[in-house]
Amino acid sequence: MGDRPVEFDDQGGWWLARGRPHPALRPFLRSYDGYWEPAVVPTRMRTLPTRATVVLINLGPPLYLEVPGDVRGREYGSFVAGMHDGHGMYVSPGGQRGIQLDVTPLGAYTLFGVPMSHLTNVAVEWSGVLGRGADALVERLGNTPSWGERFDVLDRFLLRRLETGPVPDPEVARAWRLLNADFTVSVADIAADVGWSRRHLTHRFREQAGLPPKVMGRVLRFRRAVELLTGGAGLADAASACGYYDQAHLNREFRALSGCTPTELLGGQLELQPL
DNA sequence: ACCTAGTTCGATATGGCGAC
DNA sequence: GTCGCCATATCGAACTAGGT
Repeated sequence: MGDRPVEFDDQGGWWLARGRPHPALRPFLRSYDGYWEPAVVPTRMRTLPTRATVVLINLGPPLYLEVPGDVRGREYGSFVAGMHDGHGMYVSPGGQRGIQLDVTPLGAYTLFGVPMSHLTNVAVEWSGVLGRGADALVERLGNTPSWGERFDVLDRFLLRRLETGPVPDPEVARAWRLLNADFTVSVADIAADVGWSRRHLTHRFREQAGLPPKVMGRVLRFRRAVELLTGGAGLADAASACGYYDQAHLNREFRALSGCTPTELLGGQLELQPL
């Protein structure tokens, strides 16, 4: 107990404590990302669509969040942010401390036991998704002295959810794999592959993954483009590598999904990267 | 002349809805 | 679980603007 390896990393103003989840959880959750901010520095960051459902178990002060489905925003403690196809804003008073989980959409469907379409473009208080046990868990995590032990507590909690949660349809799971392998594949081709009608596939995929397949493909492609551009690629190169027709097309997608042009996005520290 | 950044526009693929 | 209807989103194509 508590002797699991935890890797500490200075992120410049933030500290990160990273641990590996139980092997049974790893297909859905690559790491536990504990974080704390030694100084109280107010932060305001743009949030972008991601490949994952983000869970923030907040052990510090509440923070303010605007999401695509609620642009006025409100204050949150610990929350689950579902799949998004738009941008939002994260505003923190500083002094943050907590654990972030980036869960694959189908993993979130199983672990949280709710239709992912209910979380699309919104954030929901952690207890609103998991019930009263969730508050007790946050309190317990807050009282646990070490990061390794906190991750142990999370392992036990999530493994129980994994045993009892709904399992995604194999057709939906296959559609998710196909989209990740080639995010430009047409919905008609995915439907033919899994043996469902286009409408039925879209309906079930949206219910279990949170976004319709085409929109999910757009988000996956956008994230890939962000990766390439962050790595120093030019706009034209990133566009062609990601299957955008041209740089103009990439530019339009950036405006639609992030609310700003690629150069604005990369020029400023606008993005809230998954930790 | 060439490159990068960004806009506009029309054909058609896609998604929401509801009947079956 | 499928299909028809149809508004809308998507994306291919052709642009403009500005910098070197």
